[in-house]
Amino acid sequence: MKVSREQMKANRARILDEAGRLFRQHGFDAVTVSDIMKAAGQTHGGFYGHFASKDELVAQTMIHLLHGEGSVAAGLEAWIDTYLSPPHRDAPAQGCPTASLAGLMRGQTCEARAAMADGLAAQLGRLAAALPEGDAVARRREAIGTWAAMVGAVILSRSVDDAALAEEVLTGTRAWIANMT
Amino acid sequence: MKVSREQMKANRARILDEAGRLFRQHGFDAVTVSDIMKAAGQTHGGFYGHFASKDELVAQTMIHLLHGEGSVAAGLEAWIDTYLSPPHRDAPAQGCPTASLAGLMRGQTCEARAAMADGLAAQLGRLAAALPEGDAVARRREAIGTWAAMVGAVILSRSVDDAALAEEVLTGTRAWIANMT
DNA sequence: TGTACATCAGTGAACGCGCGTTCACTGATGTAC
DNA sequence: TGTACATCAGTGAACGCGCGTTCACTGATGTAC
Repeated sequence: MKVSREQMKANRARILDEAGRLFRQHGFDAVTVSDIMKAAGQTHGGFYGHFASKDELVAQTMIHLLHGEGSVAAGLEAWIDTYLSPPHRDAPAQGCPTASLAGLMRGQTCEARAAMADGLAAQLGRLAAALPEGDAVARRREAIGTWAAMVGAVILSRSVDDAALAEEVLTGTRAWIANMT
Repeated sequence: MKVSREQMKANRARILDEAGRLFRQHGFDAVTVSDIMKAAGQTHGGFYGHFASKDELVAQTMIHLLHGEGSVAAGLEAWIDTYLSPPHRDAPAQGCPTASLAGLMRGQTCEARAAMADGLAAQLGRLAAALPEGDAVARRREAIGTWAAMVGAVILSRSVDDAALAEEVLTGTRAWIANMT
């Protein structure tokens, strides 16, 4: 049954939202087109009215996720502390797309990898702008090192089956970054 | 046709070697049991004489890879520079298993995640021991922050389709770490 | 404004494919005498 | 040491399953008059 153009746009947006959530939680391969369409309240056949393939959905989801990525609005230190916290580590579905998906970009399409590049460039720009001191070169360098450590710490923390070690990686990285700035 | 016990051990070791290489290059899901057995010079049916399942192979491969992980023998600075270099970024199949596989551990078995935890603990111990100065607490913290930044930088560098940005992430992280120590 | 009808978003059964896994078979190994 | 035979590592066809994708169909939408 046909739906209104407005409803169709809303349905497409819903698919992207649910894909963003499920891909962050389980990864691209572990989530099927049917899973996403079911989560979006539709049947799997309708998917191809919105996207040409699952690969195209992956690329569009990357753009969708990285476009809405968090600014450092609440203040730099508070933002870093929230990022390197157990709640963020334990909620990948609502968390930073880079921490969830950067490790899965090899073997993805050029479009998806290009979206990741745009997102990374934008994030480094935001972070460098939020840093309190130093000239442009030093701030850029600090933004890169800090962001690499933050993303690396969350990925490592999520990768192990040892709560104490996972906790220590977050705390240690937080302390080390604080020590640098 | 039956082979000697010695040959069978060698065949099993070959499977683990090839699995380690292929998993690091393409990820767990993108490599099939047949791919691995073909690379190891055997047919796929023989796989189950060595391992109960693909999941068990993943866990055994993690143990195999992380057990042989590099010491910081050549000197700390040289080791960090090699790690954060384009050749290492471009050769995941022979490179650091943590950088290739940490982002893929969610959804893996407890055994595989436990192997990752052991490998991470050992690596942090080696790195802390190799650091030149500071008390035990400061060295531990520095080891964690440095390792998170190194792993994060290689993952980010591999995730983007933009050679200049990928290069800058490595260079920036190298400079940032050197600035800290 | 009201009616007739072409359009097309969504449905759900069906398709081909490749995956992980099984199994009857083969023939070299290694043990018993 | 030499022979007879039970063992069992590796082979490759076959299995069931779930995936991404297709397609004939449905019925609400939105346009032409």
